[in-house]
Amino acid sequence: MTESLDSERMASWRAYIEASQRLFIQLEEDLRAETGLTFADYHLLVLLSEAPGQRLRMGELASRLVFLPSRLTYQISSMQRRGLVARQPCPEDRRGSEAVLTAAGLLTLREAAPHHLRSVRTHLMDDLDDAEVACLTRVFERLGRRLRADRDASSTPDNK
Amino acid sequence: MTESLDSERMASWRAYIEASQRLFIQLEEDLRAETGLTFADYHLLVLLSEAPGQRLRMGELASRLVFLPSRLTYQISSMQRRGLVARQPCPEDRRGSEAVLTAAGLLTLREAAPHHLRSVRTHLMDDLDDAEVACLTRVFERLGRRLRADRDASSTPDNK
DNA sequence: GGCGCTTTGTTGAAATTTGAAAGAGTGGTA
DNA sequence: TACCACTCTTTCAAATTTCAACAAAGCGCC
Repeated sequence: MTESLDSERMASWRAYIEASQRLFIQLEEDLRAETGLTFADYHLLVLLSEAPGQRLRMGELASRLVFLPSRLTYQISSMQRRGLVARQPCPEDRRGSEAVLTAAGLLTLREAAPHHLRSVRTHLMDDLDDAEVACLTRVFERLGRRLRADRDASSTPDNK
Repeated sequence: MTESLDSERMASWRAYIEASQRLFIQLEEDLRAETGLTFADYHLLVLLSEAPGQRLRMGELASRLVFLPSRLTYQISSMQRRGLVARQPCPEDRRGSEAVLTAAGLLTLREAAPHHLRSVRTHLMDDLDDAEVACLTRVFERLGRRLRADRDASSTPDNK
C-alpha cells in the first residue's frame, strides 16, 4: 500500500538502469567504430534479414524497433541513401510501403555481425554464468510480453 | 573462439534489450503524463537531492547520468528555466560550475517520486520474486562496475 | 612570471527525434 | 454511389542530442 520500493528492490532498480544505459552506449560506440553502423541500423538489418522475403511493412518494423512512425521514416530514408535498404510500395495495401533488404545491406550485416556479437559477449555475456543467463531470459521475456500486451490493450479503442 | 553467441545467450540478449527499451519508454511516458517531468529531469533531481549540499559539479553529474557534457549543459539550462535547479560558479575551481537543487526542484521531486516509484513497481518490480531481484542486482551491479572501470581506463592516457 | 598542456564547461551548427497534422487508402454502410 | 471513420505513412516544425571548436582556468616546469 505504500508507494515506495523496499531498499533491496530500489538498489536493484538503480543498478539495472545505470548499467543498462552504460551498456547500450558502449555497444553503440563499438558498433560505430568497427562498422560505421548505428545500433538502430544494425537492429533493423537483423529484423529484415530474418523476415520472409527479407522485407517488412513500415508499421511492423516500427513496432518491433519500438520506434515512433516518423522516426522510422527518417531511419529508412537514411539507410536508403546509404544503399542498405530499398523502399517499395506494398502490393496488398496501397497506403503502405515495405522496407526491403538490399544485397549491400545483407553484406553489411554479415560483416558487422561478428564484431557486434563479440562486443555483446565481452561486455555482457562472458561475465554471466548459466543460471544468470536463465534468470535474465525468464525475467525479460516475461516483461517484454507484458509490456507488449499493455501497449496493445491501451491502443485498442475498447477502453470503455 | 567462435564469434557467435550460443542460442541460449542470444535469446537472453534479445529479450533483455527489447524489454528494456519498452520499459524505459513506458516509464518515461508515465512520468511525463503524471508529473510533466522527463526521465532525465527526474534522475537529475534525485542525484542532486542526495548530494551533500544538494549540489554537484557539472562533470560529476554528467558522468552519473551517462550524458555527454554538452547534453548536460542543455539539460541544466532547461531545468534552470523551469526553476528546478540553479547554476552557480564553483568556489574551488573557477573553470567549473555546479548545479544546485532549488526549493521548487525539491518540491517537484517529492511530488513526482511516489508516481514514478509506483510505475517502477507496477511495470517491473511487482512481477519479480526475491530470487530474481537478487539475480538482477548481482548481475547489473557487477556489469555497471565493470563498464565504469572500462571507461575510466580508456580515458586515461596511459594506453600505451 | 611565462610557456605549453590538460581539464571544465559552453557554444553553434548539423543530425536526430518527437509531435501534430496532412495525404492517401480501406472498409463498412446507408 | 457517397459518406464516414479509421489506418498507414509521410511531412514539417520544434525540441533534443551530437560533434567539433572554443574560452577560461588550472598545473607543472623552465
